Amino acid sequence: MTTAALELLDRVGLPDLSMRRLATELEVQPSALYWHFPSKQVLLAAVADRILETVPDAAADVRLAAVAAAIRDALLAYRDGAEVVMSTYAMRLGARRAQDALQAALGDAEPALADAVFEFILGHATLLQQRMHAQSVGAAPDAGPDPTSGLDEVFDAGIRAFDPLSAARRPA
Amino acid sequence: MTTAALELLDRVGLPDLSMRRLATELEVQPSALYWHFPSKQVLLAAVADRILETVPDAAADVRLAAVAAAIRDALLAYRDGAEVVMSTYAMRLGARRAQDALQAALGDAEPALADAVFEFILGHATLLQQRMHAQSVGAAPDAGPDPTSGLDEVFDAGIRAFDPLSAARRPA
DNA sequence: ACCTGAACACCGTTCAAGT
DNA sequence: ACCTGAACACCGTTCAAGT
Repeated sequence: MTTAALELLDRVGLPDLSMRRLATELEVQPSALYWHFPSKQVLLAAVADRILETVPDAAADVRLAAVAAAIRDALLAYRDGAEVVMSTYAMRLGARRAQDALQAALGDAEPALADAVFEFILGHATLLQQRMHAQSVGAAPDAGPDPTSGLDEVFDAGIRAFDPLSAARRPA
Repeated sequence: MTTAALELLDRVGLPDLSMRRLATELEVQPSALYWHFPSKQVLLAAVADRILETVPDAAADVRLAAVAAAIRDALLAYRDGAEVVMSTYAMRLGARRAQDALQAALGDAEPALADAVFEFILGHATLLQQRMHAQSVGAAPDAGPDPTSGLDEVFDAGIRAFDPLSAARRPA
């Protein structure tokens, strides 16, 4: 059932992912969904876990850039994926794995940094998908030629700043 | 009218900020709002600009940490402020000012870095407000003692990583 | 110029009742 | 155990009509 929700999300986007529409998709009455999930929010949390499912488990010898890209790609693999993860982050059942993977890649750096990297990735992916949606709707007020150009540039610049191997960090 | 929306947002939160409720607040029929704004999304974009209004204009001699903190504080000043800015970022009328201020503080560093910092701040503030809301509702599944403890630690760690003055950057 | 009244096509959620 | 039917209290948006 989270599979159907995931597929519907990718097809219609988060604003149009309603319980009623999902029920129609499953050829069931809307109220039937509430036997399986207590609320839409819990349903979305399960969907968020599915989205982050593909990020590999924590490993010590992986570069930060690789882990960060894997998380970003997982978020971008479904329409509005980043926003779904973000909106259900409070009850992080599956976000922990992603953060553990980042922590492992950062090695002995302060733990707060892993959280900061995760927040950057989520912010980046959410804004990117936001722009994609805005462009598909049409109305670009000042009309930059391509909203997703410079995509990787910004992401790479961010990850480079976070990576302890790409710069000498100050001792204190 | 954006003032009333801003006040209502802060009182009831984004999920309960409806056009009908705002109309009631203004003692007007819901349809009256559509003479002033073509849609709820445009109304929210105007609210987002108001939220970022207080961040100071770009200045060359300001430390990154100061600008970043000013933007974060502006986002946190109203309930769900970060999410509002994020959801209307595509039509960035007021987000440009914030990004220009970051660019100025970063000096001659690559421009993509300013965007990355802004994305980090937005991600950080959104997740923080998400946790605040989840905690007020009650249900903390694994119950970390205080969801906002380590607030500044994560933020500071992120900004320190971005600040060219806090670490020697590699030449390439 | 600015607002009302009424309608249209939707929401999430609950709950008795069915099988 | 799993679903239906019907209801409750809402949404955003449009549009003729009023002043």
